Amino acid sequence: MADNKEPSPAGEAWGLIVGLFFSSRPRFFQLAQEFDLAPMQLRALKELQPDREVPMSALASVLFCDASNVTGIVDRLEARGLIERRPSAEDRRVKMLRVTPEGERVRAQLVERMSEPPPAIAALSAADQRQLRDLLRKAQAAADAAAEPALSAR
Amino acid sequence: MADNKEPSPAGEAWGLIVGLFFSSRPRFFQLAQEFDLAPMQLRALKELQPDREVPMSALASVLFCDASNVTGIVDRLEARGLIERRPSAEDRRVKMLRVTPEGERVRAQLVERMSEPPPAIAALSAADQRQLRDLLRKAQAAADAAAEPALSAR
DNA sequence: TATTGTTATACTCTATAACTATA
DNA sequence: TATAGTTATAGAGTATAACAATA
Repeated sequence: MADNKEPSPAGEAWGLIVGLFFSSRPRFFQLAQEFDLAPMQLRALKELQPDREVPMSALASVLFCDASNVTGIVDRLEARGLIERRPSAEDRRVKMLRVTPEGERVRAQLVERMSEPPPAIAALSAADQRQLRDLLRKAQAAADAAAEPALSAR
Repeated sequence: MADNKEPSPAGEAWGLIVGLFFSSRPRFFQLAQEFDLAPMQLRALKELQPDREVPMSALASVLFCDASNVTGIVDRLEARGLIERRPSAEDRRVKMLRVTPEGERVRAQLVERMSEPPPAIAALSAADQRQLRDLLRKAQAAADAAAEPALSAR
């Protein structure tokens, strides 16, 4: 299953993360089925904070996909009554997205279920779990620090 | 962007892993585009060891998807001349998959590129990278240990 | 002119169900 | 009867390009 190469620690760690993610795919698909929502609809609903409105473009940004794509995803969530489009007050080209009360209810369950760690992580000792979390926090902080100057520079 | 909840270390670690994975999505799609292969084709080619033949069902298993799905993915890879189907000697229902020399060439580049860690991990110190790798190895070992008895028990 | 979101188009991924050929 | 793979079908995700409304 593994290649006969000697990867760097970072490379191996990344490989393990990818493997961890993919092995949890069936669980994710099953979750989507339970909620009767397609995978990307699940993720979109998770990203939308119940207490604030965001433009479609912001959703496209956090989902890392094209705006034309978001139109369809939002269409389906809106047809289900979980979110709604509202015209923006400042810019009439923009449409703001808002989670409906029903959507808020579904989303709460969803977020709860999606945050359950997979068996591999759950099996670690409490000390190892904290250490893993701390390292990942550090990694994210490093990535954020590297990304922000580029944004504020333009 | 974050919910106002206090997740467990394991839950937070899992959330960070998912975030890490999704933020590397554009990189992955760009890679697929460079190789002119669709995402799942990329993953399938990566999973197929150049030096051994595996049945279609084994590929379906590692990709965590349905056999009917694999038919299409294999069709497209075979049309590109990267892999080929061969009849199994033992069971004539089974078709074995084999990477072609051209596929082997492409796959080597692919594996090289896919194992490059994302910026967040690359930014960690060497010591932190090793620690992260060790924790993830431990997690995987724990998951494997938990999974195997269940298989041998039935 | 530039930007936001939509529509049209085309391709891939996804599963279910029905099918063929083997076992 | 059961299994490996295919085909048919239908829905969803994906990007590109052309478009309308607005800035």
